[in-house]
Amino acid sequence: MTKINDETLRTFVGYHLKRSFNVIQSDLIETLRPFDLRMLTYSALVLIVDNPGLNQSRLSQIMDIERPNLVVIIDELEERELITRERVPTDRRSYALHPTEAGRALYRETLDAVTQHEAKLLSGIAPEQLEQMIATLKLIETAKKG
Amino acid sequence: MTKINDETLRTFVGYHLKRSFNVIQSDLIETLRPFDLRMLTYSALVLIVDNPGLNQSRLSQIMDIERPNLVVIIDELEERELITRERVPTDRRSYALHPTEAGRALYRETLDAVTQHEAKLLSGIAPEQLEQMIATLKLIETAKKG
DNA sequence: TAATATTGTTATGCATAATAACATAAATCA
DNA sequence: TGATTTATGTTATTATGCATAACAATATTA
Repeated sequence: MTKINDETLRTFVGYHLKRSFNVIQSDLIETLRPFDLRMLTYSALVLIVDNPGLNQSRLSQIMDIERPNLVVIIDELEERELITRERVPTDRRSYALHPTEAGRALYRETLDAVTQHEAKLLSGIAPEQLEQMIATLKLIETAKKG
Repeated sequence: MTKINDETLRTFVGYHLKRSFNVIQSDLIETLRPFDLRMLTYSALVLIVDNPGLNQSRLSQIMDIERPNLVVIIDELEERELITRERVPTDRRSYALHPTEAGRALYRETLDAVTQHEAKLLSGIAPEQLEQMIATLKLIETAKKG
C-alpha cells in the first residue's frame, strides 16, 4: 500500500474543487434518494417554487443547462404533479411553470433535509471559513465573463 | 428579463461548488481538446507518469472511480501508446502501468498548457485567497471519513 | 409581407459514474 | 495440503449529466 503521489494534480484548483464537490454530491444524492429526486430535478423544483411563472428558457439559463436537457426534467416534475405547464396568452410559444401544492410541500420537506445534511457534513468547518470560501467561489464563477 | 431568484440554492455550499467547478471544467475541456484528451484520461496519464508501476486497482482508488470505468481509460492510453500494461511477476493478476516516452512528452506539453490556462482564468483572484480556499476544500474532501 | 429569431421539442451522441457477474490468480484457514 | 475467501481486471449494462442538430409553432424585425 504505497501512498500515491497526486501532487501534480494538487497544483490545480480544479482538482480540489472536483474532489470536494464529489463528497458533497454523494451526500446530496443520498439525501434526495428518499424523495425520489435527482440533483437537477431538485434544483428545478426549488427554482420554480421560488420563481413561479418563469418559462423553460429562463430556467435553463439559470441552471446552466441546454434547453433540450431541461425538457425531460420538466416532464418528470409535471408527471409527478409537482408543477404545472401553462400556456402564456401573451406568448403562446412558452409555458409558465408553476408549483402545485404538492410541489410546495415537497420543496419544504427536502429543503429541510438537504439543509440539515449539508450542515452536518460541514459541521467541522468554521462558518466564517465557509463564507470566505463562498466569496472566492463566486469570483471563480464569474471569471469567464468578467 | 426579470432576474431569477436563486437565493435558496445559494444557501448551499454545494451549489457554489458546482457552479464554479463548471467554469473551470469548461476551460479545462477546451484546453485539453487540442491534445485529444478528456479530463479522466488526462488525470490518469498524470498519475501514471508520477507513479510509474502502479496498478489499475490503486489508480481507480486515487481517481475515485470504479474499476470497470478505469478499464476503457487505460485501454485508450495504451492504444495511443502513451502507457504500457506489464504483467507483475509477483502478482500475475495485476498490471503495472508505465508511461512511454511519448506519454511523458505529452504529460509535459499538457501540464504546461493546463497550468497556464488555469492561471489565466484565475488571474483576477489573489493567490493567498486561492490558497485559503484550497485549505477549506481539503477539509470538505475529508469531511466524510474524518 | 418576408425574413429572422425564439420557445419548446425530438433525436442523437459523448462523458461520467455505478452495479452485477465473471475468469484468473492470490491469500487465508481449517 | 485442499477448500474457501479475497483481489484484480474485465465485460456488459444502466443511469445521469451535458452538448448539438434539426424541427414546428409562434413572435419579432426589417
